[in-house]
This record gives sequence, C-alpha cells and structure tokens, in this order.
Amino acid sequence: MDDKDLRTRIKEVAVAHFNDNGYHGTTIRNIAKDVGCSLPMIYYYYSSKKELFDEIIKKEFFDLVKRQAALSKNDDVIDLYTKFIYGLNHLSDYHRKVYRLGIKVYLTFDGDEELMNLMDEWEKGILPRHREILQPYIQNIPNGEAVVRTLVHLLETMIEKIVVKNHYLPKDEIREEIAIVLQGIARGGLS
Amino acid sequence: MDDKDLRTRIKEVAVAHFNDNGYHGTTIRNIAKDVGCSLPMIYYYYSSKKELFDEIIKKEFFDLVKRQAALSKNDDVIDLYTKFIYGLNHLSDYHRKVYRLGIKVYLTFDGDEELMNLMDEWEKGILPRHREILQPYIQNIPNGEAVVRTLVHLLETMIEKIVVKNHYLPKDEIREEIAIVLQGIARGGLS
DNA sequence: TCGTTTATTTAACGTTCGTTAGTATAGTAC
DNA sequence: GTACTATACTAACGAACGTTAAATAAACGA
Repeated sequence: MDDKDLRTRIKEVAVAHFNDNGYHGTTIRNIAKDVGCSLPMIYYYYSSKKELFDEIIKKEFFDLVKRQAALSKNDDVIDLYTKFIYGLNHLSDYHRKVYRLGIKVYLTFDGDEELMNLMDEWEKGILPRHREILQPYIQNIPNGEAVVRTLVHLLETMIEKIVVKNHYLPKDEIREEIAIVLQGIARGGLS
Repeated sequence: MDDKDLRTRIKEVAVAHFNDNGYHGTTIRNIAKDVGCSLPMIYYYYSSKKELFDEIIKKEFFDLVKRQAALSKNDDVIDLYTKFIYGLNHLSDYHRKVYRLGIKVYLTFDGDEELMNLMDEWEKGILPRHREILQPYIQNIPNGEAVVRTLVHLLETMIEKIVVKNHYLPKDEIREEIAIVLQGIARGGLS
C-alpha cells in the first residue's frame, strides 16, 4: 500500500472518508492523517476538496459502472443477470466504496448540481440498455415493457443491498428472483 | 405556517435542511435564519444539533413508517400493494422529506451507530410482515419465499423512486410490476 | 557543482461552526 | 405591584474548517 504513489493513496483514503462521513463530514485534515502525509500535500495533488470529490465520482465511479455494464451477452439471459449481480459480492473493497459513494450521490446526497446531472444522464441510459438486451425475448408478449421495468427495479434493489448495505446475496437467491420476474419470457428459469 | 409553535417550525425547517445538505452540511445558523428566529432559540427547544436530528428520525420517521405499514388487508393483494405504493405519490411535502431523510440514514448516510441499529431492527421486520400478508397465497407454491423476497425488493425500489428520487409513478405501471412478480400466486392480476 | 524543478513540511490566515453566558421582555400567580 | 417563569435576543467563546504562504529537502540534468 505504501509503495503506491501518494496521489493514488490520497484518493483511496478520501473514498473511505467520503463514504463514512459524507462530503461535508469529511475533512482534509483527517484524510491527510490517515494517509500519513501533511495537510498541504492534498492540495499539491488536488486543487480543492471539491476537485478531489469530483475526480472520484467522475472518473472512478463512472469508469466502474461502465466496466460493470459490459455484460457478456453470450449467456442465457437469466444466467447473464445472475452473474452480473452475483459478481458484485466480490468487488474489491475499494471499488465497492466507489460504487457506494456514487449511489449516494445519485440518491441526492451530498453532490452538487453538475454531478446530479451526470447521474441523471447515466440513469436515463439504464432502461434502454436492458430493453435492448431483453428485446429478443419480449417482442411477442403483451407486457414486455413492464417486465423490463420490473427487472431493472429488481436489479437496482439487489445492487443496493450488496453494494450499499454490504449484504451478501447468494447466487441461487439472486437467480430465483430474476427468474420470477422473467418467468414466461425466458427458457431455463428455475421455477 | 407562522401560527404554529416555534418548536414545530424549527423541526420542519430542519428536516428540509438535513435533507438537502446532510447532517454535517446543515448549520444551526441557517436553520434559525430560515425559521426567522435567533440562533439560541434552537437550543431553547433542542439541547443540541444531534438531538434535533434524532427527534426527526426517531419520532417523525418511525411514526410515519408505522402509519404507512398499516395496510388495509381487505383488498385483493395486488390492489393492496398498488394502493400502498401509489399513495406515496401524494405524501405531503413534509412527510416526503421525513421519509427521504430516514431512507438516507438507513442507507448509512450521515447517522450514527444508534440510529443505524434502529434502522436495522426496522429492516428486519419488513420481510416477515409481508410474508404474513402473502401467506394465504404462497402456501402451496414451491418458490413462495422467493416471491415474497422479490416483491419486497421491488417495493423498495419503487418507494425509493417516489420518495427519494421524487419521481411520479402512475398507478397502472405500479400495478403491472407488482402483478408480474405475483403472477401465478394471485388471482386478479393484469396479465 | 550549481541551478532548477519536484516533493514535502510548518505555521498561519480568515471564516464558520456548535454552543453558551448574559440580558431583556412578556405574561402570570399571588 | 412584585416575584417568577417562559420566551426571546445580542454577543461572544473556543474549536475546527478549507486554504495558502513560505520555507525546506530531495532529485536531477547541465
């Protein structure tokens, strides 16, 4: 940990602090203390507290969710979503905190207007992405659009349970719930 | 608004501030300014910032969710849940903010350990309550327990969308999604 | 070896925070 | 009318905040 460059270590510690105490509850002094450097070093690498926070959200968080969104479309659709959610259980501690922090900002916690707009753009892309994935399955069923919405809603709660609330969700429970929503449109479900 | 007693008005303004800026981002001075009273009046009615925050969560929030949890069990089960979620669209501004603040604390935002424990207790009661409501319907189906879990997960996202994200969810969309999860166990579903 | 850039420090600036001491006003009981 | 209590204020305390100025140490090409 100590051989990483200081800039990176500052960011890692900052993620933990913003997570535990929110933006206003986090102090540059406490970050510096945990990093083990002096206070102005934070300002040597980041021009302000706000810039440090923004870099975490804009780079770390959005890079992470973009990577997460790259689902392997080869699988059966229930497998695909099960793997996606289950994989969150094994995120590294750092990435989990980044993810959690992003969700907090998304839920209008501490960010500012600019970050909220970025989040809204991101949110708007979620439903179309899953609609595309599910399109082959829902073409011929009457409430296909509602199924997509329901699945996305279910996924969001499970993501929150794992990433934000730190709960472990077993693979078969995840699969069961996804199968309940997708029952009727996908072959290979459990029930 | 001005004829209410000062103690109540302080609490109402505090709810708005804690909501917008989090615990640490909220200042007693700003609350006093918005209330239109002097700063020490806050301390006349509340012994500290923390006590003010705690009263909002412990009394206002838990009173609200207990009231919300009193579902009218006469209806068809899909009607029951649809009405429950749809009704959240019409919460008063104040109660919506109280609800939102509670959810933020629940998602480990700004609170302390004691409040988090209260929240965990509350969370533990959710699943059993819905299991009891759904019991007549799931007795004879193999994945009944998973259906309960899935429904609760779906409800949580919808609550968040309405209360935290301030989205309006139309009644028929709510009903559609609930019916998808409960399809097969309840008569009277849409699809 | 010297000059320059990079990395790091101590010390402090001005501001704002939560909180309180001290005081004034208004109503009420006797 | 006087003592008392509830309600309100002005002013200030000490502490902590984000941020910066100034100085020092290390690294490195010339």
